[in-house]
Amino acid sequence: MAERGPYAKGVAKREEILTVALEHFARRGYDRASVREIARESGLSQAGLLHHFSSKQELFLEVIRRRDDRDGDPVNHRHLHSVDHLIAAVEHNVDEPGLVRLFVTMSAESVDEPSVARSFFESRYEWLRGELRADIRARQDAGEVSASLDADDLASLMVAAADGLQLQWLLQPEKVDMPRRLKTLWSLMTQSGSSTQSPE
Amino acid sequence: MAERGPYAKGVAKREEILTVALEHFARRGYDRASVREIARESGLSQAGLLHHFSSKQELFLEVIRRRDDRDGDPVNHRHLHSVDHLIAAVEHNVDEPGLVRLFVTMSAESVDEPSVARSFFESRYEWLRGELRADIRARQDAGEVSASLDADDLASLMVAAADGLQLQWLLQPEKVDMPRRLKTLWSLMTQSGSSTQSPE
DNA sequence: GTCTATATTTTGATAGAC
DNA sequence: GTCTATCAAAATATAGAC
Repeated sequence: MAERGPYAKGVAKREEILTVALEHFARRGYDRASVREIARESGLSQAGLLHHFSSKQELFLEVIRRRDDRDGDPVNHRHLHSVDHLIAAVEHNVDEPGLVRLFVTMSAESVDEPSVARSFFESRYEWLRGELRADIRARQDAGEVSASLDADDLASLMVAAADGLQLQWLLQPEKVDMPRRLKTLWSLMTQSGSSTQSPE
Repeated sequence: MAERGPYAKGVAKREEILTVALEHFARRGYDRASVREIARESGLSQAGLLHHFSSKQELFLEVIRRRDDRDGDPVNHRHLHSVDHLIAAVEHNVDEPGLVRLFVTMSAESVDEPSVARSFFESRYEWLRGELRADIRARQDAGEVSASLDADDLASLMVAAADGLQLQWLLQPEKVDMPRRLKTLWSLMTQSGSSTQSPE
């Protein structure tokens, strides 16, 4: 499966471009990001870059697909997502402001129009809500979460809170403890509201 | 205070421009929005528009300040905000997808760099969290909300959920009932978790 | 696979007439 | 207050040499 022969170089360059582009899109957002600039930082001319990715949008889509895979199983497409995974992801995100910025910016921009990016985020959110809903339903069956609550609502709220916290955190990192607050939310869903968040 | 004389026309045109610009920024986002296009839709040339607002950024800031005022007291600067206001605002937003899109897009874009827009959103979020925190603390004193919970966390979570739900709603309006879900969240905070959302 | 060169479009902003 | 005309600076994308 390892690259060999004439393709090795191309693949390596592709990877390098994607890494640079990720950082660049994260820092500037889609519109303000420039293919020229990404090419320059990758040690290529603009035309050289567009040999690997024929358009700016194609490059962008490759970037976000790649980041998404990293969060799930590195091998295949991501499977299995749960409340625990979501919380773990948010904890991890504290160390990667660039990636968080990328997703906040890109998901927001995607609503502007029907586009490949919009389809990507639509299906991503639907998938994520579905995974969480299934996890929450299982926990309802286990008596961990009140069965009187709508699993759809809870799943959607967990995702929404994670997203909204990211935005607040990006604006004022020192004032917003994302993981702590998301855990607080989850504790509201699991406990009967009487006890507090577990110490630490 | 009513406009009179030579200024009346200018003020009216200013208002018209702001209305058009609001819709335009909401639809396209800041970067993709074009002053030329806004001018055309306002029945002006680009230079004509820039007589009223000397730059694109000035126009943009005027637009978001204006929308923000509309949500609070129409007269003066907004004062008093509470959980009830937040929920009411979200209920109202269901009828104004353009405005929601504007804020989602603009707040996300604002994190890209230090800018006037970023300062605006930073202080806006800080203000909003502060208002909600005060309201929640009052409710804790009244025994409505458990005193063992951190009012800061709850306030931040309410804002985060509202923002995150907006994004999900913009992507799939038919699948995301924003107000219902935000109310569900609030019920988790107020009740002991034992009872369900009020039947309605 | 990578380059230089260029076509094409679009943008924000300004100058100056009316 | 609004216009026409224009500038200067980007951007994406393509053509064709090497």
